[in-house]
Amino acid sequence: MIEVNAPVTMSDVARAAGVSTATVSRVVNGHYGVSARTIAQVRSAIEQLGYESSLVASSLRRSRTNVLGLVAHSFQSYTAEVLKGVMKALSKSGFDLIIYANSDLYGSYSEGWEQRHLTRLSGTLTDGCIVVTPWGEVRSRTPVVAIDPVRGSTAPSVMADNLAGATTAVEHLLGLGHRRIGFIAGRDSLASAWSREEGYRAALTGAGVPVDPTLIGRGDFNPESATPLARVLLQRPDPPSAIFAASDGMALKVLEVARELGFSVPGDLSVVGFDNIPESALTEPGLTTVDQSMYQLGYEAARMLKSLVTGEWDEPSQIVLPTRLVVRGSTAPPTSAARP
Amino acid sequence: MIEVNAPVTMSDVARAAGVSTATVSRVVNGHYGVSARTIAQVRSAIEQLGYESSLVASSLRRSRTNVLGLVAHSFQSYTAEVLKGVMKALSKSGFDLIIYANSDLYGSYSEGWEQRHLTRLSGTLTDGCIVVTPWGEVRSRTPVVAIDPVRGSTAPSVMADNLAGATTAVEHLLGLGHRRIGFIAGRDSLASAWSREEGYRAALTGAGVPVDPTLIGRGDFNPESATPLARVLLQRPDPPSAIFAASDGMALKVLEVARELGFSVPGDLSVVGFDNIPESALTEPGLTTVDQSMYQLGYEAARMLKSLVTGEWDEPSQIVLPTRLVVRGSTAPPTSAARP
DNA sequence: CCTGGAAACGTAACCGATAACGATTGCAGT
DNA sequence: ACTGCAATCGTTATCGGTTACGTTTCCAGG
Repeated sequence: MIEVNAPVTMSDVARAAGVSTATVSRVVNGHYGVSARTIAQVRSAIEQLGYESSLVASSLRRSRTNVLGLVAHSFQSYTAEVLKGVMKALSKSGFDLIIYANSDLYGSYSEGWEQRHLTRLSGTLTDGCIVVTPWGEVRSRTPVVAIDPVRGSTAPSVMADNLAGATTAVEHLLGLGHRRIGFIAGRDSLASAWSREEGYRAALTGAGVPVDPTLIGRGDFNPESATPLARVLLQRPDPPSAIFAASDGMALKVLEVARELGFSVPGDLSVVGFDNIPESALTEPGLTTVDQSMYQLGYEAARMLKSLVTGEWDEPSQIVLPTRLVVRGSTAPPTSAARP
Repeated sequence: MIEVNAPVTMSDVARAAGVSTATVSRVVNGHYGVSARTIAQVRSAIEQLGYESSLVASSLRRSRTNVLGLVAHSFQSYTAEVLKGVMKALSKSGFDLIIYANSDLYGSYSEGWEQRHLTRLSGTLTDGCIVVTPWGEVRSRTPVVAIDPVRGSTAPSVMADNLAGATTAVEHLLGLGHRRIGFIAGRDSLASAWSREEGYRAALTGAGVPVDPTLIGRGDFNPESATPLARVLLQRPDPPSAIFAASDGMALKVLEVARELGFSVPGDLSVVGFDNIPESALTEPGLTTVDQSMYQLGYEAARMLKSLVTGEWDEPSQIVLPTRLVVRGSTAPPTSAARP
């Protein structure tokens, strides 16, 4: 039942207990300088009135709130997995978590969202923030850890070993016999997108296969961005026999387009993704992909942020986590029929 | 790069523009009574200083914040799926979302968490809240929608048709020929747990199979709670030939225990869950379960909350969504060998 | 020239909680 | 009895932004 009763404030408690708000504050925060008898009175008043301190009011005044923040521009599987890791790291740590997600009012990928959210939160709702896939460098009064940071950033961050992961993925395709391998890139400003493209190029070059720029499509990690790119690649007279997409979300769209255009996977086309989001295992065939343990990314980011906030600072400021190739049904040797 | 520069406040802007903070506030909020020239000055000062209004400060004074809240006591797959639906419903709605999750400081299932969080947020950070699987009725100044509410609640809520879903699940097992069917119940206080147990009983009774109380284990939806219960059921001299768990999380634990004790699934034991979390499709064999579209639950809850907050109120206050049986590999007809 | 009233803007009182500070009291030491 | 210190508690400024209200400015109408 929703009782729209007036909120109980600290002064209500103070009045009920016959003390000042300052004393109530001291009791609530366990500070020094209150007699046992007064503490009991205040406690009982709090109990009776059902008082809970206002996060808003206290964080305006206080410097430390014991709340960490996470800002994300959207909420996809990727973010959800990261969150699980963050929650795990924060469990029983004494830190609560506030996730701030906007409603895409300015379009789904509007530049600078993280800065807006961050300044809105950091004065002073949170003691520190995790930013997932930012658009640029951010400034903040409180510590910030980036997950999948922008290229060239030297700020604290956690990311996967994207170069090695992408290289392995493409080597897997090369090992199956593919030579014409398309690539759908991620958002250019992110270090991950850059490294994954580097891995693609490195693997091809390492195998003596020239890089064909016309086989590279420029996406932005947004699944929808891959659809037209995949269509272009597959409608060529000489389509590639395999496509490596820089994220699973985009790879799933490639599968969609392939089906739509009558390509059988993996018969006519092999597809590899990157991320290993849960959905990748559910498609038919399952998506071969590079696992980057988004859970782990979240876990490490939260750990790092905690140590930054508490001032322990005993870790490197940039963590790189290993990746792992997960081979499923979407990759197979090329059939000669599919190649011109 | 993290620049630990002092935050830009409204009075900084006011000073720079040569006006009072009141005027700045009027400009920021688009209120009436500011000359075009002054507006331009203030806008330029805001631009130059990179000012962003503080969510904390403004929500302390203002009644409306255009931010909705979601409180959850933990962050599992279930919550993640719900969140996706919530975000979808809120996209481009003008409402931002704050998710508040605690760090389990008081143990993973401490009563009253949602009330604590709610009062902390609702005075007055958020315009309304969604509470996922609450422990009890809550009171709040602002509207509250419960996802999977407590038993007997008449407050606004969204839930699956748990009775029909559970009935279908058990009828599926009965149809395969099972007669000794174990049940692992969910947290008693939730309507969903109650209805799922009712469905279990109804299906058995409907098929003329007496309900054996010793085949019912009392879990709490927490996956870990199922492990000892499954062990008890399966170590009996006369173990059931099938187990229906009230949630996928618990069902997966049943699979774990079964493997550990040497039961082959579905040969010696059939297992059915409820929820259809992503992991259920990934196990070997896949888990037969009842899909309740947690995405849809979140979506509808957010839609309802929006209409409550804006005062439209054109929907029923309790929504029940249909369920769907998803048959995978974990169920099969019982083998006579497994039955005493 | 005077008046009325609207427009434009500043002042100050909030919102709820915190903390610096001062005042008062109790008590041990001398 | 006097001093010093610590314990206890109230007063008040403060955080950043919002808003009721008061003040000033300016112009049209008389």
